[in-house]
Amino acid sequence: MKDFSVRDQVQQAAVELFATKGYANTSVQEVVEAAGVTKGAMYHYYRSKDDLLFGIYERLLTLQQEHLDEIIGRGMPVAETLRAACVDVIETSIEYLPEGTVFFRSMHMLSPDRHDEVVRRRRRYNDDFVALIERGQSEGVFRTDIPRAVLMAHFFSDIHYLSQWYNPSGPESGTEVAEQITELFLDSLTTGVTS
Amino acid sequence: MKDFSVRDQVQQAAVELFATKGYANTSVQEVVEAAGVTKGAMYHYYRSKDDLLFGIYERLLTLQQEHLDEIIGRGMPVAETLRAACVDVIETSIEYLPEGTVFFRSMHMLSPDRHDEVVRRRRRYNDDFVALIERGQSEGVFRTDIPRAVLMAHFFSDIHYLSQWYNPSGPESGTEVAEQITELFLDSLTTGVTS
DNA sequence: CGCAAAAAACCGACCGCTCGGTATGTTAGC
DNA sequence: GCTAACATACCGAGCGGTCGGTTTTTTGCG
Repeated sequence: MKDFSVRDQVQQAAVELFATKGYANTSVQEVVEAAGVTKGAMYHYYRSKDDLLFGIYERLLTLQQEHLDEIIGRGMPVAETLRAACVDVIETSIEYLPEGTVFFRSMHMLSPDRHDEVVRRRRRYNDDFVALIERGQSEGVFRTDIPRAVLMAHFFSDIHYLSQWYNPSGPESGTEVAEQITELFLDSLTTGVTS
Repeated sequence: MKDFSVRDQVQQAAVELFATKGYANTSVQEVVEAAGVTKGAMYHYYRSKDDLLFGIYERLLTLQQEHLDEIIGRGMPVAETLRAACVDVIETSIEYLPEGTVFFRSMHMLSPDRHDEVVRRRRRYNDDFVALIERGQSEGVFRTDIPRAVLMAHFFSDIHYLSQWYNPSGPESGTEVAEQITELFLDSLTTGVTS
């Protein structure tokens, strides 16, 4: 019976270390020691340190895009869809808080092509969200006096910032915070709209 | 007539390079070449690469704290004070966009004591803002159904995120964006409050 | 099943190189 | 001639990555 795959052990240790010490300040040696394996073993599964880093991005990008696709696929009214999407992405980001820290802090450490792929996939995710806002605007439920880019940035900024302030062992659960932030965003998004 | 001080030239080049390539990926050699000086000159003015980085933090922290103190010192009504403070910090952050990029991305590259000082001073800045919200709540002009920590994070996230999306050569001026974001924040902050 | 051959997993000493930092000049103004 | 302001040559720690080899697991065949 297989314990835990070396691949996963290494990635887990890497996420933890990269999040606390930073990618550049973490040597491959430290990662493999934390994972309880050797350098040889790690380089058997990963071609480079960069590979290891990209794996973290890959995982988060795939997960969140899948979630978003599923929520949009439900075919609910646009306001409910957006609310569900917002709550979900915040909850997920809290669940993967160390990954988020690395994600937003270490993008420029990726090799150029990897970096481009992350930007591409992130943009697609962003565009899917913007499309929701656009729909809501044309249906008259969201305000139109502020550029969509600003509205979108206003929300994504919350995701970005989560790993900087949220404390999982604090008094508030992830779900609570997710709903509070979503509430704030939707309140500002619907201000001035006559219902 | 003194051209531009070597100190400033070096810091300027450093900010630019740290923002685009990242602190860890920028060698001291590259910095001094971009600044048009030599390594010897740089190490005459800075004790270490860390010193150079800290200088960027020092500058931004001092500037923003001074601005905030000044605005609070005007003694306006709390809602107006908060609005002015929000607009100002966004405008300033846009003016110092590369500094902001470095600020939020490279904090963990600072030496532990420097890191602690930045956290300390940042916390003071944060607390000054929270005090404004608290005042507004006790005066009944801001909502009280969401924890202050969440409200505050919701705004600071916008500052954080600015360098990730705002394009100074785009169609919107810094002031416009500053007012739009502030509007969104204040709208969400005053939702549900009977005026 | 038995067992050898092949493949996958893993080890760890080692290497080339980069980079922050220093030591030792050299120049110019007072 | 003394100090501040640089320039140049150099150092060595630490890093990512490699590579020859060993152990463990899987496969194939009688």
